[in-house]
Amino acid sequence: MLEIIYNKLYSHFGPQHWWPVTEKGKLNPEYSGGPKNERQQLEVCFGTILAQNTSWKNAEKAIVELNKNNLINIKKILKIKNKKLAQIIKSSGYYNQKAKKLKNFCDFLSKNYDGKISLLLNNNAEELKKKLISINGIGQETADSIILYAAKKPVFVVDAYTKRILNRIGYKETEYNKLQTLFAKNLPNSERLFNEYHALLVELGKGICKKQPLCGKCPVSRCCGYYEAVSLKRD
DNA sequence: TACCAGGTCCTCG
DNA sequence: CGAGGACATGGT
Repeated sequence: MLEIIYNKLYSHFGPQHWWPVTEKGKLNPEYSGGPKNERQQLEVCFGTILAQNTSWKNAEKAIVELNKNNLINIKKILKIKNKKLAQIIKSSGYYNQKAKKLKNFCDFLSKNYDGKISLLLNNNAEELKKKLISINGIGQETADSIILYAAKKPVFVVDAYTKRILNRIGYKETEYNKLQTLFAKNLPNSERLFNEYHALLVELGKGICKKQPLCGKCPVSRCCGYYEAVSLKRD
């Protein structure tokens, strides 16, 4: 079932190109096959924090500002004043909190991995998650996003869209781990697949399976309990 | 104008 | 545990 849904979503929306990173000499993140060096890995991690409960557009603006100030850099983040950092990432919302979160993350890397993010990301997925969760400001979703999109290890990222979509389709479960297990048990353990699938669910949730769903436009309405219920009611 | 966006932490029962 | 509030900008 989950594979069928994936195929329908992919046919409908096409590849989503996550996660965009900034190439050398540029300011804007673009898709280029994911992070390829330490600076880009760090940028993805910053991006996951900046995008918390915020549109990617707003997070992206903050990344451009960080790039302008050469701040995708652990030592420089630790050196800059909170207030100044907060102003630089202002567009991402919750900027005071997020400034602290970026610092917490960099502080952790500096103290435990000699400031080398690749050493952190080299941990196996399970260890990596424990360590990431221990950092204040990084919760389950952000941790899994880092594991999937920065470390490129196969874990399924569950977000608000995933919950809403799965609940409507008929899987009445809201607990993060239960939902994650559902995907893990019913799909091949593939980083590429999990990358694309999560991105597709975001696209579906953002444009169609909204709070007020547009079932008429939905590519997976034929698999959906919610849509069935609505149809029965109408007929 | 109000609502929502690629959440997390803290506090309180 | 789980609910509820705080955090905050920018787009529709």
